Amino acid sequence: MARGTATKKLMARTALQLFVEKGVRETTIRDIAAAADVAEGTLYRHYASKEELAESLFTESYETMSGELAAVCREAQGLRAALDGMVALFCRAYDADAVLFRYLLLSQHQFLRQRDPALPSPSNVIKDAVAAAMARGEIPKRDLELQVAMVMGIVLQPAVAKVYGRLENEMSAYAADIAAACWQVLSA
Amino acid sequence: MARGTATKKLMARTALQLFVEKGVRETTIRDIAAAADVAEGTLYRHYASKEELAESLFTESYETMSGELAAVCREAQGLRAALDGMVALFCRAYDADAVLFRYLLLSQHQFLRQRDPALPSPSNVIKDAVAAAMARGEIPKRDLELQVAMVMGIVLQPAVAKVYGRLENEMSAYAADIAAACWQVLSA
Amino acid sequence: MARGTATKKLMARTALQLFVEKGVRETTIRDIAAAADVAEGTLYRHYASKEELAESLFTESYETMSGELAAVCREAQGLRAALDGMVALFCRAYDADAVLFRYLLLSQHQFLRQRDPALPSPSNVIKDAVAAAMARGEIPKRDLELQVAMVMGIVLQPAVAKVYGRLENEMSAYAADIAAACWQVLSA
Amino acid sequence: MARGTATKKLMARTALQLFVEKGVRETTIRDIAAAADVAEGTLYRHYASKEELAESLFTESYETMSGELAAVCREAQGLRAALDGMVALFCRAYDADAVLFRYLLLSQHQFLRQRDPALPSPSNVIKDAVAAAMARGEIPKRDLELQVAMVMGIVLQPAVAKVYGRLENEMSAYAADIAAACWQVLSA
DNA sequence: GATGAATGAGCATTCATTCAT
DNA sequence: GATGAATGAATGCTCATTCAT
Repeated sequence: MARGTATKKLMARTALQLFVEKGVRETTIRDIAAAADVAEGTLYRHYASKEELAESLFTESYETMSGELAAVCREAQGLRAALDGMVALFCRAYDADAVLFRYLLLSQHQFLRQRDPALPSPSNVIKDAVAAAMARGEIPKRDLELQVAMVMGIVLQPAVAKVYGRLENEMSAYAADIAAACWQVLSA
Repeated sequence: MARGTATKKLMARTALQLFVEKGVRETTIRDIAAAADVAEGTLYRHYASKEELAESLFTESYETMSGELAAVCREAQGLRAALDGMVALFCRAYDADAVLFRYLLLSQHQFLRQRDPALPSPSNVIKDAVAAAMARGEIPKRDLELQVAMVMGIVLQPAVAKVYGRLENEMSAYAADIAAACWQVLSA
Repeated sequence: MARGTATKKLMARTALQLFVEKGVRETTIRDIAAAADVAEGTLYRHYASKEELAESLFTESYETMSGELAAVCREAQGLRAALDGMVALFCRAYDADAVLFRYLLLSQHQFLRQRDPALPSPSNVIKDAVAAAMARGEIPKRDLELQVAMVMGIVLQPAVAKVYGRLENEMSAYAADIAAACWQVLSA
Repeated sequence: MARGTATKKLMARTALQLFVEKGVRETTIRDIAAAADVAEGTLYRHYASKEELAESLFTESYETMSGELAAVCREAQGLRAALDGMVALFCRAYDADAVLFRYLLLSQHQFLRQRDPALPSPSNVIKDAVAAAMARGEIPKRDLELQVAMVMGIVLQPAVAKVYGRLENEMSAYAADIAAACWQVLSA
């Protein structure tokens, strides 16, 4: 039990590292097994396939993040506060597990392509928050999807820059500026 | 020979379509050859490998775009005008060849990972333009890399939203709003 | 595991047969797998490539033979006895495994080409024995390399004739005559 | 005409070089065409296939050599003189075109395997000469095939040693010693 | 649960050969 | 005769997956 869980976690973590380093398709079961020092067949005790492992790695974190962002929104008073909270949460999450974030950022299109757009997602959380703020007059009414996309870009692209080594500080150091930029774009 | 050039273009275009539809790794040489109605071996007369084809498809467009953005910058008077011009160019390019843009957007991390960051890139063009504007006092001095990342996000993420079908109009319809948002973030 | 070893031996032996029958390049992995009744991929669990299999088949026997010839030399009193022993050993080895010898004889140049001449080889064993005999006055001093080459020829070419079916008896039946011829050439 | 012949000779010679350097199977039509600076298709104006080229290269020289050896035998008075003449011819031929000889020596088994043993060959020439000498009592009667094989070995193996760089002088420098060794073995 | 040898469909790539120019 | 782009069957090799131990 405890052992099985430990093995599963070990394999998941090892796979994550390799997926980030070389890409999902470029990482073989053999690579993962060798790096985790388990047998090749062991992976199939815990996951139906490599693809399932890769997807669960993505989806679990993606949905956790969505849920936490939603919680922040629910508790915040107004869009400005919600943005502050969400950006701070996002940046803290990045700093806490950069490897996982690299994976989420760099492989997102691989998994999002086939994901139902109505399912929970950071994008939908922000869309709801922005739509509500427009509805109650906190910000001007504009093309909702465009505004959401730009705000997403303001948050995600610095994270990408961080992945590529173009930003030197922790993400949290940029949280205030990022949130401010989001607010400017939405409130102008 | 004329046939050679035509065949090469046909294969490149066909491959691009398939790469966008299914991903590079998921697209086989047989797929490309069958779709282009040429023999499998023909691809190797024009490209050393599937990987080289995929990379040349990315790199050529990426560098063309970088060059065109740089030209717009050179001719524009001030950062505000440069932003207007670059965003307009970007949006027009998207509308002119959506398939190519899907490819550039969705596969960028696969190729950027191994690309020398000093080489020409849209990111570097914008960085130079923003740095110059800071230097001449057109915009306030802030963390250069962060500002560049946020501006990149404001432009790229709507394009991603367009790829996923969340934006309904042509990209060019959003150009003015996107450029305005960039300016707000940089000038605030 | 026992199965692994057995499978490896089976594949090696099967490959040897086919290499002798059709040549290394003309024998495909599929040929070997089919003849050994294993899957194609199985070969790669035991050998890195077809080329490595072909080379290990050659090199292992070549070095074993070199070692055994050296042992015979060490124990023999004088060159004449050493020649008798070595030729007898060589002929017995041929008779014991004609297929293996065909392989060694017919494919030698393919592998010797890239082999360090200083490494153990039948040629070097004979060279040392002949040089020692010259040094102690057992045989007249002549061009060492030429004498060695002629002796090698006297031994090898009958084996080649046997491969081509021009000699009818077992190689061992010719051992005494072959050794005598070697001695004549060296001692004259 | 003259041009066609020149092209054919150029391709044949270029192919020979490459066959010796890398082996027949390892040399592609493309290699040959590139090295000879002609188009790939041109080879097929002169030879039905790469295999035919390789075989004609071997067979023509092999039969020429057989004919010349036979002529030497015919004109020589007795086996001893015949041996002297044949070895001298062989060594001169080696020195005159080492590349061709490398090819003959190293690829012989590839072509001899499927060659009718009754066809003209150096081996048959020597066999006839030795048999005649035994018949007229010039040398003792022994196992004909064995004697022929040993003599062939005495001649061929020094050539092989020369190919591998173990003999430093021209082959002709060894001719007398080689012929003497042959005579010793046959006459003892 | 864990192992790892065996599987075999599938893939990228090669290359002798053809043929329209 | 010469060209070289195009062909496509054939090959070596990979790797996710299975299963007997």
